[in-house]
Amino acid sequence: MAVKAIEKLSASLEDYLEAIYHLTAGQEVARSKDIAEVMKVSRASVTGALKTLSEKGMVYYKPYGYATLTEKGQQVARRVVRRHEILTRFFGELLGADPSIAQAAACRAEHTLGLEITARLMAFIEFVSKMRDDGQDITKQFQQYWERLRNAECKM
Amino acid sequence: MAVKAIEKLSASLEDYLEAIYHLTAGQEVARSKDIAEVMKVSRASVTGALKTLSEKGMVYYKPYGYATLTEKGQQVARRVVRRHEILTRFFGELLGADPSIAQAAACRAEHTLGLEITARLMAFIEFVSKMRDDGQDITKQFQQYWERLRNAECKM
DNA sequence: TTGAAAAGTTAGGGGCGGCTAACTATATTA
DNA sequence: TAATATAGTTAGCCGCCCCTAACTTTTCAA
Repeated sequence: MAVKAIEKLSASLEDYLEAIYHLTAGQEVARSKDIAEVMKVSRASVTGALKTLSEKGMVYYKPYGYATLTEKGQQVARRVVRRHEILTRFFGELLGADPSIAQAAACRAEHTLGLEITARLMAFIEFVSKMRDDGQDITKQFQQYWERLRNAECKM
Repeated sequence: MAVKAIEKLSASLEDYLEAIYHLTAGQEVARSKDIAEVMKVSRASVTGALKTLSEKGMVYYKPYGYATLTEKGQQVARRVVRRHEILTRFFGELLGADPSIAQAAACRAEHTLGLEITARLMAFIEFVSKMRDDGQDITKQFQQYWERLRNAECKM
């Protein structure tokens, strides 16, 4: 086929892209050391991942150099970051989970959501936010519902 | 510690438990062949997984015999199945995704959700359902919102 | 400018989870 | 009941992704 479907990356490689994306935001550059630190893996693992990502045309990278995303890499990274943000917002703002819990869950779930679900989730968040503007604060109502649930459980 | 935290299984092993759970529902028994078929893996892989699950005390299993869940295995399986169902309902009923898409997404996401998020998601579904009983059909409203969104996009 | 510290790489190994091919046990049926 | 088909196992392999230890390159400061 002429048009290649968007490169399929493993969850791990997506995480690397995400890390590089964040590190290179604001004119900085992604150094191996920092990627390792952010991702809590060894420097050796980073080297391996950069090699793979470079082969896949996702990052510009030469041994002993720093890493930057290619155009393709940026596209993929942006998608991953977007999914991550959507999930974090959903878990946090909407379901009312602790930021740290929401963040962690988003991290783990972000690689499993397809285009369709991501789009719908995004829309749902927007929808809820629109309803709040119209005086229907679902989030708040759910929060109250949740508290009542919790209290009911505690009394049992 | 005296109380062991609930056994941590890999996503793959959780899938096996889930498959066995469903196969053994309704008095049937889980045969290696069927597990392989349902999960779309080779029979050899099933043998390996059963061995591991048996070591972890999740299934009763002897070579050339069939597999059944232990008490512990059932507990874990039920938890997995519940998460799966919650996600399927959320993606399907609430977000309005196609059943097959909802199902597939749930399959992939189900291993990444912690207790906290699962509980909240469950509650949220109940909450929305309660609101419908009270005449506030969020699902429907969101469906309309989604349709408008889609139409708007098509016109661009 | 040179030598120590920091950063990066390579080599080698391990766990997990899939696979195929070949073998063994069980079931079926002629 | 014997032969064959079916089910299950074993052995060995591969890919992915992590690790540590030892080595090389780069950087920085005395």
